Amino acid sequence: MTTVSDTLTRSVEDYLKAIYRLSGDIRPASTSEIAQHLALAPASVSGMVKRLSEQGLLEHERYRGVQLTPEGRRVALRMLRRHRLIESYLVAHLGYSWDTVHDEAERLEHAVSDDLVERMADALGHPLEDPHGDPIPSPDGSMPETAVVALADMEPGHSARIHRVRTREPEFLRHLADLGLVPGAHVTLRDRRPFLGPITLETDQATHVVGHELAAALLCTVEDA
Amino acid sequence: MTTVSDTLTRSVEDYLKAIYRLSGDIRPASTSEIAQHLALAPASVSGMVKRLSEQGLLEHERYRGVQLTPEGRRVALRMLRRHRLIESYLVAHLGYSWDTVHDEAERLEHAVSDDLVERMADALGHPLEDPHGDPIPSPDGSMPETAVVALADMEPGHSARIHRVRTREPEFLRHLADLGLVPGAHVTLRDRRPFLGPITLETDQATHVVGHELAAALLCTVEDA
DNA sequence: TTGCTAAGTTAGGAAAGCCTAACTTTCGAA
DNA sequence: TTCGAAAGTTAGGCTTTCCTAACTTAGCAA
Repeated sequence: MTTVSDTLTRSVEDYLKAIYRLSGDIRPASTSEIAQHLALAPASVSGMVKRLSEQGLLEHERYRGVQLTPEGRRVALRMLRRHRLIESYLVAHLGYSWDTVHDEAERLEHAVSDDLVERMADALGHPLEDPHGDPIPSPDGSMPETAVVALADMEPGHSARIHRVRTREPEFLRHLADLGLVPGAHVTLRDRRPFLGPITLETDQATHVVGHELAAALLCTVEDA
Repeated sequence: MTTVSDTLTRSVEDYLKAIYRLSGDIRPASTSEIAQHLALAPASVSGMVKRLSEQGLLEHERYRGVQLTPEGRRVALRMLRRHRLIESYLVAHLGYSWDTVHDEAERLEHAVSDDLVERMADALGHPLEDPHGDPIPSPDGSMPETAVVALADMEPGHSARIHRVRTREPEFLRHLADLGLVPGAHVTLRDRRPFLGPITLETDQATHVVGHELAAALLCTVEDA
């Protein structure tokens, strides 16, 4: 049995993954969004979108944006599974830190076989999330999504556990790790200044005053009122 | 500092690696050999050879074949190091068998970073040879070559240790493993029939009669007369 | 020495992916 | 309601890497 995914190029895989991240199963993704995400000219995206629509991987309404077809979504989720398992493996077995795995995984995800990905999953004990807390799609394409709230949107006095961080920037990730703000960490919101002002939070180790942007990148599961 | 190797494509890396394997530092490699090795048309090779010569990676004498420049050799050895360390890692840490690692490594060698390769080398304890007994070039490009003789060229009565196997065919490799004919195994040549006839050999476990071609693929270090 | 064959090269072309420049559509503000 | 900016598309071009077909060279055999 031959599926579309046997013959996809690196570029195509990147387009589909980008569109999945941007449209998130709901709204369509715009040409310029995709171009920005992939650092390409919008004209290049128009051309590729046309090809991928003809191949049945995308639904395209002219001047209105694109959405993935079920086949396109399958490919995107497969890439996401690869990416996140590779990141997990590099951190768990090859001593990478969470701020350096992204670029490596970005290249490897196009080169590994399904077999290798599953062997890595075995070696890891089939984790549900990667080191950043991002959910790892299962081989059949289901995603274990957890209901989360940005720390920046919580009310002072409430406690939560950090579940996921919304950044890939190495500097930012290193800073978060320095403060102990990693998935699994327990935090209590102490104070939140208005107009996106500084936020005071308390971990099990220390109290920190952080910027709003930082707190917005921390997605948490609320623990108590 | 920027070196040529930062901007090489998959294709270029494959050409240089193929030329290294074919010309082996000594004689030039011919266009048709390279074409055959890479499964390409000779005309395609002519074109690429021209480009790589202009880039200073190859020395080309028209109608006479090509040889690597020092820079080209550096790249080829880097790819060989990657390939063999990846194979070693997959076997040692991810449960691959020696007959299935080649294709996986063939893709991964173009995608891994130098950093990842060195981490794999660390995890493996810096092996000198891969699972097939092929020497792993050091990062600076030196090769730990061992003097070997094909089992098929040895005289009956002599003993040897298998050091290296000269095949990548999965079927062939599985057969060798079934017979216990793997690097490190001890064998004694009992009989050798003329005209490339069958060869009788004895391992520590059993006696086998094998074809000449098989014995020619087993490169050994002689142990005693 | 000639002349044939095998090997190598050149010419011309296709597909993938990218670009810039020019044109078209959408949509909100006046 | 119109009209202009922003977004999207088309046209045309470039590079890489491959192909086939046609031509050239090398080298051996008669």
